[in-house]
Amino acid sequence: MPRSFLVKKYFPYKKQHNRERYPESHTENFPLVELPSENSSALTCQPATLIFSVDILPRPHPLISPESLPPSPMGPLDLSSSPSCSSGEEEEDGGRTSDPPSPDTIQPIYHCLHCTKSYTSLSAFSQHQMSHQLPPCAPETPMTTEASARPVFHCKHCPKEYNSLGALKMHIRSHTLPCVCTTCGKAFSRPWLLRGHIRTHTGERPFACQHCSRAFADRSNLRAHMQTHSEVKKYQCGSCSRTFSRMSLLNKHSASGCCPSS
DNA sequence: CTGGGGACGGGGCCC
DNA sequence: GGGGCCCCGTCCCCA
Repeated sequence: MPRSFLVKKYFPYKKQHNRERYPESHTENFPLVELPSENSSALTCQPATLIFSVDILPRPHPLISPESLPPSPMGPLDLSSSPSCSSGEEEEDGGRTSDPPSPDTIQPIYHCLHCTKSYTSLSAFSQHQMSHQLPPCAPETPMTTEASARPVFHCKHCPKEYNSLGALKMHIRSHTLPCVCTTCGKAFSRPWLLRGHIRTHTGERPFACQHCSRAFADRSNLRAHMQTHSEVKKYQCGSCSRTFSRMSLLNKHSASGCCPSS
């Protein structure tokens, strides 16, 4: 089951070929947008019960009592402060990263799921929740109700949701692109992506084919190449049993009408 | 049109 | 929890 392409639906800009994005600031080519203008935080808590103007918060399950969710558990997540992959001189990244709101703009608003009341004070909200007789339930000790009681972390830049903060933070890097190539300025979400990219500048090809003299800068490309040495390719047409080295080739094959029945 | 290469992205897993 | 790596995948280009 593909694991990544689903995401692409949320990133139409990715259709843009990278070479077309190289020339200048990747950031201008990275439409992080459709963000509510009044809130530049990277994340929002889509709240059935709570609304926080902070970067990261778990979206609470309706059954999770808000007192388990501090208004600002870690403060705004400053992703720009995550280990910078750029080697210097990119200190001021021109707002490439999602600028977290200044702390003084953070004001939690507690909305009760069970009625229309809202509170700016956690204690007042907690007090109010008691009136609804909600049992306490911390995110790490989710209630065992049918609906998953796991906290959901919601990315503000896109519709993606994660059940762990780490996964979300990793995902957010794909929006903030903290790893910058000092040669061409292209930005990447992860250091190893940057390293792979740097090989395109250096010409380093550490992944050699055992069957021929070819070498590749990218392991995935080597793997795809290895398919060309195989008599029977990895991807097989369900109708004509023809095999292909790449899924994309099989898809083309299917789209070309080889398999009218399918 | 097809096959292959280049570049890159994302989630999951492991340390 | 964070970083590195792996695997799987896409997109584009070109021969």
